[in-house]
Amino acid sequence: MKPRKDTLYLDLFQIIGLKLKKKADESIKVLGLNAQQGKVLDYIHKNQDKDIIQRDLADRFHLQGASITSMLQGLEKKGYIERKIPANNERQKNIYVLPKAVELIDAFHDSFQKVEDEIVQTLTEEEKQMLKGLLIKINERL
Amino acid sequence: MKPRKDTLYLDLFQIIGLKLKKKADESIKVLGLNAQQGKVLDYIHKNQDKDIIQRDLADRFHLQGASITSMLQGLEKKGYIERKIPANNERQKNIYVLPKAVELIDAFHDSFQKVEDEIVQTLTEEEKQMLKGLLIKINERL
DNA sequence: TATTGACTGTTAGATAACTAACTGTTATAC
DNA sequence: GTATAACAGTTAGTTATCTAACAGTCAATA
Repeated sequence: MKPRKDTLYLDLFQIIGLKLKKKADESIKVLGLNAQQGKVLDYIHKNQDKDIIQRDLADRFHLQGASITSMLQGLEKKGYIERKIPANNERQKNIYVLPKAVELIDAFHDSFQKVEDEIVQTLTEEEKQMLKGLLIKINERL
Repeated sequence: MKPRKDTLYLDLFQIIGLKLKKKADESIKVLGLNAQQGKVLDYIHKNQDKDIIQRDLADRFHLQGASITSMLQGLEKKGYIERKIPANNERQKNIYVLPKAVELIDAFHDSFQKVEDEIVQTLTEEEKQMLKGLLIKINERL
């Protein structure tokens, strides 16, 4: 067998990503949604004044348009959001959170914040800054 | 709206993880498999002499037993692996790669290595060492 | 040694993502 | 001004994961 380099960074990112997804899902499961749905509702709420359309969500969350359609149909059916076709462009749909979702936003934040804290719990302030810089740099180039 | 901390590390890990998954899948798509299947075949091949069972794969890849069952059924049907019940324990199944898979192992490595290199392409040697240490530390505590 | 609990793997059914093909709308170019 | 291209979203069908319930085997123990 020919000698091989390992793929340490790739493996670590995959495994950490998977663990974080599971933790995040677990921590907001009591609210009847998954982490992705929580993130999306939070994002829409935060940008309520910016006439968010589905395309924006697909870009922000790196998902395909079809995936966003499906997720939003679910959230709409459950009464968390509404979608309205704006007067100036009939191709688009603006997304708005409904009160039922707004009630949950604080709880989402608490849950996500707990996972966020877990990630860096053992790092010093200096290490955190270093990590932040490295992750941003890596993300920009991928 | 009450002031909120962001979840920078969580978001970055999620997005980087997703981007890496897409790149890895894309780069071995020509071989007719996805990145996860390639990783699994490589792992079995590397541990051919260690009587790997499905449980080991579930642990190594942080997947549920049912997911491993399903993946291996697919790989077996396509002729990449075989599964044999060992004489000493009828609960288990040992997994072996077949020649059709062995042929591809080098190509998997080239593909994964390309993604691996992309991750750290812009980092100095010192930054790489720092990143490695931080990721290992984070992974251990999650 | 017979029972019980733990372990290994499978099945069934759900979900969230994907791609490809499509409808309808808006913008661009000739 | 019309034809074409680009855009926004949807549908249909596929795939990989999950959980829960299950079957069979092995280990511990009373």
